[in-house]
Amino acid sequence: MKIIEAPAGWPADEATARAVQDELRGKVVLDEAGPTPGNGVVTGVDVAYDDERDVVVAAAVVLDARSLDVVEKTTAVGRISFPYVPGLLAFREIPTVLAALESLNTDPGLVVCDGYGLAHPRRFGLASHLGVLTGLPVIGVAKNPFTFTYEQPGERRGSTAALVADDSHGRETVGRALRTQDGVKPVFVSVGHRVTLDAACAHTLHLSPRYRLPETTRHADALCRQALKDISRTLEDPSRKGPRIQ
DNA sequence: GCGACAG
DNA sequence: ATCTTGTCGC
Repeated sequence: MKIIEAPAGWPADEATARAVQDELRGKVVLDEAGPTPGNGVVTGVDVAYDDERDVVVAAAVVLDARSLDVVEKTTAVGRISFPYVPGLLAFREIPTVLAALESLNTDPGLVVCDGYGLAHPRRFGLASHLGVLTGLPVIGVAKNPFTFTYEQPGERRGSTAALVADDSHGRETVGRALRTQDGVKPVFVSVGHRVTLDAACAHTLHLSPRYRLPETTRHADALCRQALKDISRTLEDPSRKGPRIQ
């Protein structure tokens, strides 16, 4: 089992990481509509951590965009490459997420990740960072609010409300709170790279026919969590081979 | 200085 | 993110 390490030159402190974001922000492409919802494939990525063993597991799950059936899934194991700092999440998980995406045999199509893209203090969250590094269209679907204000969207599925940032970059709409099911807490959608906000919301809704979270993140979440359990067990007892039940 | 803050 | 039992509801 190969363990992904942070590449040479990976930021080691917060100031350097922020400088990297300021540098790469200019490479984000915002004038492309992106893939059409319901066509081709869409890939969900997510990670699970074992801080005790300094390990992060990333999962990438490719779904048929029409049927939402799983087409392919992969995982990658890495060393945690940065501490958790709000606004610098990408530096913690990107090396391992990239490894998982690169090990796919299928073209990922649109990538859906947990967290934010433009809705970020420097307008360069995980979804944008992943997009710039891979060149793929990426959107961010977060479960919790971050640094912006918003009104509560209507109670029905499909209702939205603007996420408004008011900071050093000015006052602007950076995403949308989107109700994916009647009466449930909204998810927070933002553009990552090469996708429009309208398209990002349309994809999110299409990917959430039954539950609050998109099927992409549900699959990716379940996969990386299971993989982390298996790997953590192996690391603590190398004599044991395959995964054990429970 | 204080509070808030994706995963 | 992760730690964790029961519990309310369809």
